Amino acid sequence: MTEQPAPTTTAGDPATARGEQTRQLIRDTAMRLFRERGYAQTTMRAIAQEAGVAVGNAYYYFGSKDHLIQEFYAQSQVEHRAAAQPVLDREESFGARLAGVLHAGVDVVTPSHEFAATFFKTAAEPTSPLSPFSAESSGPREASIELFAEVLTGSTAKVDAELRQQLPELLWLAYMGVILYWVHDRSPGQVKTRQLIDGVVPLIDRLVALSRLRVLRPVTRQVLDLIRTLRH
Amino acid sequence: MTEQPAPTTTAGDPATARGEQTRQLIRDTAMRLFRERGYAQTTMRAIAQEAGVAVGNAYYYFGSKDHLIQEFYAQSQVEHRAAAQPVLDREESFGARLAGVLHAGVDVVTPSHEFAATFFKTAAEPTSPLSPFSAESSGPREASIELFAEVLTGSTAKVDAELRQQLPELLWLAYMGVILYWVHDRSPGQVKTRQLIDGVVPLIDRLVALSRLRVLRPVTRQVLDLIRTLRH
DNA sequence: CGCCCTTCTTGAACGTGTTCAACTACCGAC
DNA sequence: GTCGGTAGTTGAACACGTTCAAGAAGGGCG
Repeated sequence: MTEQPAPTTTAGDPATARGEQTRQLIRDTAMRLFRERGYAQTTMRAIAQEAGVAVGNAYYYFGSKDHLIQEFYAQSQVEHRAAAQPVLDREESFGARLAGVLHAGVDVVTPSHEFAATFFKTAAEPTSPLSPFSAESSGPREASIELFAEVLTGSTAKVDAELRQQLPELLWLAYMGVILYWVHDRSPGQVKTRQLIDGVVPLIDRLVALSRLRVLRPVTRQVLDLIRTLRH
Repeated sequence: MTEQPAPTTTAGDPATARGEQTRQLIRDTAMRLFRERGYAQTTMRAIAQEAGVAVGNAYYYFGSKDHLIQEFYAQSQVEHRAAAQPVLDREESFGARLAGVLHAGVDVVTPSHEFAATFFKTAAEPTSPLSPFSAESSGPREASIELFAEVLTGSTAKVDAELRQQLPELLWLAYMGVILYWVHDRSPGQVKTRQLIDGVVPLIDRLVALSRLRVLRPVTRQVLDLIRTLRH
C-alpha cells in the first residue's frame, strides 16, 4: 500500500497533493518536446495536447513557458551531481577532480545542445527568474556550488585559507563560463569546449597553487577583495 | 540644393534611395519608445503608429523587432568611439587609456540600462544574428576591437609581441564581460560596475607587463595557444 | 446524503510579433 | 505621355503566449 502514503512533496507552490501527477506529466511532456523539436518550435498548445490537458492547465502549474525551462535547469543539476560522483570517488588531485566534474557537466547537457542554446538566451536576462544568479534559481545554484566545494575539499590541494573560502563559488563561475562557451560552440560534438576545459584546468590549478606564494599574496588579496566587493 | 544630393547611402539591403527617410524615421521612433517604455512594453504597432506608417512597413526595413535592437548596438558603438576620443588624446599610460575607454563605454549605455537588459537577453542567443559574436554584428564588433587596438598602440606600454597581436580582441572580450556585469548590476547608478573597471584594469595592466618576463613566457605562450585554438 | 470549500481543469478571448497578397508611387524607356 | 517594372506601403490575417471567468472534482463535516 505504498501508493499514496501521505503527501511527502516539499512545499512547492500548488503541488500539495492531487495535482502532482499532472504536474509531472506536463513537465515530462514539455521536456520531451523541447528536445525533439526545440524550444521555439514547441508551442504551449502542443505540450497541452500531447499531455492530454487544457492549455490553461499548464499555466496552473508553471507560470510561463520560460518557467518550464527552470525544470530543465534543476533536472540537469541533479544529473550533473550523479554523473560527477564517480569522479569524486576516483580522483584525488584537484586538477583531475575539477576537469572530471566540468566534463561531467558538459556530458549531461550535450543531448540538449540545440535546445539549451535557447535556454540560455532566456537565462541571460537579469530580470528573469531564470537567470542563474536570480533568487528563484538559488536552489540548483547552491547545489552546484556545493558540488565544486566537494571538488576542493576532497582533493589533496593545499590552498590559501582566504581563497579556499571563495573558491567554490569562483569555480562555479568558471563552470558558467564553460557553459556559455559551450552554448556558442559550433564545432562537431562541441570538441572545442572539451579543449577549453582541458586547457583551462591546468591554468586554474597552477594559479591556485601559486596563490600561497608569499610574493603573490598581495595580488591574491587584491583579487579576493575585488570579488567580495562585486558580489551582491 | 543640398536636399537630395545623390544617394550616398552605403549599400544596405533595401535602403538604396527613397526609403532611407522612412527607415530612419522608424528607427528613431523605435529607439525613443524603447528608451521611454522599455523593449517588451513597446509594440510594433505602437512604433508604426507613432512613426505614422503601417505595421508591415516596419518589417520592410527591419526583419524583426529584434533587428531594431541591432541599430541600437551599432549606434552605441559610434557613440562609444566618440566618447573615447578625449581619453585617447589625453592619456598615455595603458592603464589609464583602458580604464577611460571602458568607462566611456558604460557612460554611453547608462541612459538605457533598463532597456539594455532586455537587449542583452536577445544578444545572448548564439543562433541570433544579434549575438556580438555573429557575422551580422561583425561591423560594430570589429570597430569596437579596433578601438581597443588604439588603446594599446597609442600607449607607452611594452607588450610581448605575440600577445600584442591578440590583446585588442582580448580587451574587447573583457569589455563584453564588463557589459555583462553591468547588465546584471542592480546597485544605484551601477556603481559596482565602475568598481569592477577600476579594480580589474590594474590587474590587466600588471598581467600584461608580466607577460614579458622570461619565467612566465611558457604560461603566456600556453594561454595564447589555448585562445587561438578556441577561436572560431 | 447534502453542504461548502479548496484544488484543479477548461477553452474561449486578448494582445502580441510576423506574414503576405494586394495596392500605390515613382522613374526610366520608348 | 504612356507603359512597365521596381521600390515602397498597406492592413487584414495567422499563430503564438498568456489570462480569466466559469465550472468540475474531490473531500471533510453535519
